[in-house]
Amino acid sequence: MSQSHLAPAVDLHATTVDRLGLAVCRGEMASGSIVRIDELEERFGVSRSVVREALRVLASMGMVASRRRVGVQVRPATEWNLYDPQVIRWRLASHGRVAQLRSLSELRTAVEPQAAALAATRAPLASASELMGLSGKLWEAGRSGDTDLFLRLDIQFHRLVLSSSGNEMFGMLDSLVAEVLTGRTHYGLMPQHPHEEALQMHVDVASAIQRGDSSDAHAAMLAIMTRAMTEMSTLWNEEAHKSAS
Amino acid sequence: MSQSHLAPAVDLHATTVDRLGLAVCRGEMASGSIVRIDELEERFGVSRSVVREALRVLASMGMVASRRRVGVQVRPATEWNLYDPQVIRWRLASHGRVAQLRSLSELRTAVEPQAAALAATRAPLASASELMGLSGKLWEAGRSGDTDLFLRLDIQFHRLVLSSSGNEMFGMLDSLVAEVLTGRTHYGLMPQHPHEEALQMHVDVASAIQRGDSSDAHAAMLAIMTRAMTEMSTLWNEEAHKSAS
DNA sequence: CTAACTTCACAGATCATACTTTTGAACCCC
DNA sequence: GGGGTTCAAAAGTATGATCTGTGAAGTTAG
Repeated sequence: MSQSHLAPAVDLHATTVDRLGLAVCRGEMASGSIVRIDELEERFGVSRSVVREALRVLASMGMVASRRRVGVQVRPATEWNLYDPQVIRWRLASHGRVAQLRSLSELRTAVEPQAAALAATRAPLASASELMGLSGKLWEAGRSGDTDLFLRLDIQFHRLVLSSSGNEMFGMLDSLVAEVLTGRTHYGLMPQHPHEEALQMHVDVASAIQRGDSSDAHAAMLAIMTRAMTEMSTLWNEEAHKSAS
Repeated sequence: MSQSHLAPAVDLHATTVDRLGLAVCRGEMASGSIVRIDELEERFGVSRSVVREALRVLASMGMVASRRRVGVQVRPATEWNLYDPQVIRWRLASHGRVAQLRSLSELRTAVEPQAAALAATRAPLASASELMGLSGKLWEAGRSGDTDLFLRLDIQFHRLVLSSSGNEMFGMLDSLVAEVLTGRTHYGLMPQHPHEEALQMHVDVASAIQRGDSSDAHAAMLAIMTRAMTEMSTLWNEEAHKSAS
């Protein structure tokens, strides 16, 4: 009955990777700056092994590099592997959230219409009809104003389109899409009641995929992306204002 | 003068990561199979530290997972981070090269036209004119039949379009594109003298970007992608034949 | 015989320490 | 001042010791 009384029994490695990665993304450890391993041991209160294993992981993400006799150097952001889910999460939890959200949205605009088009060719019948079902529920949630449910269904919908494309590279972007959808909802960029057209577009995508019409699927998904970009453009502009040089 | 006479002074960590990653990608360690750390120590002839640090890296790529009392388990390919440059390289060095090449090409088809469109809006003048220069050299190399030079210029061209898009996510895909271009050349999928139209399309992309015409840039790049996909389709078909179930 | 509970040993996780290797930088000599 | 030598700092590698979950075998109760 006593599996844990107080000690959270946290995973030291995972925790350390997370703290380090976040510190780097947040700029608490500036690009180019150098730290020694024993500093990090002390800073995080863990042993050398844990620090080293964490550093190896960060290094494989291109975030740090270590050289003998020198120490561990933080690498510039241009070297980071931005497609690593952890890196995405850290960056969304740092300043530059907005720029990140914009980049990710532009990527979605490129990828999702193409994924929809492929899905129209390759999606198994079961997936296609599940998509139809989801788009129906999505409509319902949109009309009733249940934003929480809407978000969950929206994520599920896009995830299914991506995986139905039959392309592993597209399918892998589901976590990225989930982050964007969650992010924009969290930033209050979604109206309480999504516009009727937006809801209709999801139905259109599902329907086009079901009847195997690549071209329509592509067009409908592109319309969704374009609308989403427009809705978020207010955010870009605000940001551009703030950092107007 | 004597920085190294014989000892390659290889990096044990990098070597071990590479050997392990390749072994997993090649299926030498089947998905779901389990190994103990001390087995790997012996197999690779390195110490626990090295094996553990390597495993942490592989784990962060989703390729393995380790559990107490059990060992290290190879995770299914669906969990791997396919956008990690190392994973891409390992997979291209394994069976499934062709499927990989196809996935990557589909991704290119989605991304590059969009990148070209953005570049038309955002590319600095210098980059645009450099693109024009590259497309000119590309034409020349194509006409003269210098496939090696052509490949290098082609990579440079597409890399510059991606980076000129001003989107960090697109820019990061340059290594991926380089792999595809190199791969298809290596597989003899490129004619000695690229078709005149293909060369012209590159000029069209550069020209559209220079005059800021997003729509034309998108269309021209899409045409390049479509043509490339067609040229490679023979490869897909061969493969489909071989593994016809 | 099944189900729940206990025990126990295994293998990873963490820590500590010793030793090796690279290499930046100080030092020295001409 | 240029070039070579020495030195020590810090990462890399190896290994033993200990801690901690946890699967499985063994045990008991129903």
